[in-house]
Amino acid sequence: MGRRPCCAKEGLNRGIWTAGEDKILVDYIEAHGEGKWRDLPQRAGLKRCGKSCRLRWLNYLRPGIKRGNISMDEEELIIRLHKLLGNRWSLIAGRLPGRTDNEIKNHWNTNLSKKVQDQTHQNPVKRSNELEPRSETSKEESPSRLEPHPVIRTKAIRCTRVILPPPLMDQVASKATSFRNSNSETSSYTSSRQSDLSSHFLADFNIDDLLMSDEAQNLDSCFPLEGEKVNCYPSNFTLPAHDDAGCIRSEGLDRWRDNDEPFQPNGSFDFNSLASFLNSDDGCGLDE
DNA sequence: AACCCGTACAACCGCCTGCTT
DNA sequence: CAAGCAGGCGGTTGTACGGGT
Repeated sequence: MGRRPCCAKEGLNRGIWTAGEDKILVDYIEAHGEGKWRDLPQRAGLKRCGKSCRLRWLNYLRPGIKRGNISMDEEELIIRLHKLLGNRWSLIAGRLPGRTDNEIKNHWNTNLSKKVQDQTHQNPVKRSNELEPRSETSKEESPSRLEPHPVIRTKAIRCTRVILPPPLMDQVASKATSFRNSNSETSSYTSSRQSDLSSHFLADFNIDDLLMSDEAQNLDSCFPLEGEKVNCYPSNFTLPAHDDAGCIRSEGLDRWRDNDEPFQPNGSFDFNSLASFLNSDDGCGLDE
């Protein structure tokens, strides 16, 4: 018995998604929620494979997605997580708020694998805080280092296929913005502070020690995946309401959001809190 | 201006896993 | 318990773009 194809391939659109398709997908998921990907295209009126819809949503349209400009801190984290986890892109992505496995995988394949190879050849035993500063002429210089406020460059800027008239484009943009805001009220807060916080985080906390030591087993508890049960928090660290499996309930998230509380999952993680926590005595024994 | 080539990244494909029936 | 299904994952491909010649 052969595998049932995920969808009939005939008559389906392929390739780059148009803004109109994005809008249809966002509207549908906003109204009906995620899931039932196989049936979604038909119900939503999209001429796309269900898998394609899922990928588009998860990697690009989902609220809280950060696009482009992977910072040096994030790169270092990816490199170390890759050293630890291998090509487990989804696991690595789970530890980088707002990043997707596809983006990390692409970035690794195009940039980091070469960089790591170079570093290995140049200095096989170099530690993280001794990493070569990038050459000033390097084309891989992170824009976030050059500009006080990182400019997100996305593929969309290069998109030449947008066929929507301006009013509809505005509609799509505002829809996406409101959708993101409704799911992550703190996005404006984080966009300006994220790079600072992550820098402090990596400065305060030698992640190399974590990843290269036996304590790596603590990774899951100290770098919780979204929706994953967490068993170590700072003492001043309060979780929103969560269910028995440790998953945060939506009403709890709402309350958190409204109260502007420090923990902001999915793209708005408070690195300072975590850093100070990890330096504290409660910190999973990481600074031993 | 035209062509070539390398890079970046969006999207596709097939397999695997876990859940449901 | 087995079969079917949905969703997830990682590898790979396709394509747009920019720079060099």
